Amino acid sequence: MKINKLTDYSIVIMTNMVIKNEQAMYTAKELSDFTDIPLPTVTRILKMLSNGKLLESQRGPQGGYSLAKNAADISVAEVIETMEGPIALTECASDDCGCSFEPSCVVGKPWQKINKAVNDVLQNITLSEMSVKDESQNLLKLTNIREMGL
Amino acid sequence: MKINKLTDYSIVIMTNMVIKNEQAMYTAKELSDFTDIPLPTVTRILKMLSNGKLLESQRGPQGGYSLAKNAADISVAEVIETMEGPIALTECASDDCGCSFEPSCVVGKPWQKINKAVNDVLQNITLSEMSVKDESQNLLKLTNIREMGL
DNA sequence: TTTATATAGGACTAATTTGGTCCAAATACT
DNA sequence: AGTATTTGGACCAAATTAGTCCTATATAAA
Repeated sequence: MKINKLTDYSIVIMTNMVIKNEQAMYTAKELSDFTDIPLPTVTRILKMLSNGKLLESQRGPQGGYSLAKNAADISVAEVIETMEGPIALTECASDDCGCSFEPSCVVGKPWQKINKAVNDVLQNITLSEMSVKDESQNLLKLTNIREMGL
Repeated sequence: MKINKLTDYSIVIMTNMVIKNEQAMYTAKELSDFTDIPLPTVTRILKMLSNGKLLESQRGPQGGYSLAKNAADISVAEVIETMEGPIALTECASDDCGCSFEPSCVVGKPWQKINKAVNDVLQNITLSEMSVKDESQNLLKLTNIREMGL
């Protein structure tokens, strides 16, 4: 029931980029200095985020990484999915369970509901919102959740 | 971003108890047969749930485990917390982060919001609801979530 | 064109977590 | 009291995850 450490780091790193300058390009070294996360780990994370099209990369001198789109358009859910695959609290949360317990399984559908609810929560907070210091501005927008038909 | 296998099993086991007979007592062996989960693993889980006061245990012949309260009063969140501790997607989700990155940490508060939202979703579905086969009855009650002030 | 700088990709190791097994303690029935 | 049955707790094995390192590739500037 925890996200991976690397995923956690990812959000810290990207939030730092947003706060400093949303459009700038940063080297792995710089981001390591900003966040106090060891350089080798930072490079590993940046590669994954770059492969997942959340960051754009530029090789060579003056190179580095930059956000692939506006912070307001990157959800926490996207980051999690990029780092660790589809968000599914249990195997049964996907539509076709297919696990070995299927014949006697009695909890498939409810898990799918729960999962959808959790997913929507994570989809409705963006990196912009993660980087707002002022508490009062930092409300989760649950409008969509209220309409999600559960 | 997944719950433990043992936690998953826990819910399957308890849901089975609810479906068969909410008030009956079951031996570990019986529950293993019902669920196809290996006996040693079932006993381990039952012990944890018993320690967590979600089940009551009775030793000796004719002994076994039974639900400690009504299925309608046991939430999925309770089961998860019993099996794997407080629900916290990240370390920073608790009030006093205290991690080594604190000085440069920029994402504390938003995580707490996210975590609260996820928590409330899980708190609002009970074992009764997990054990309802009829889809139409199986609605997550979001009333409380709507009022949780996010 | 050469050189310095930066990412890309992959393999490898260490650490943590998780899952599963086993043996000892307790209890009710005979 | 003895014995079969069942829980309780300690222990070990396996899998996952985190972190490191090395080589290759690209690019801008001297």
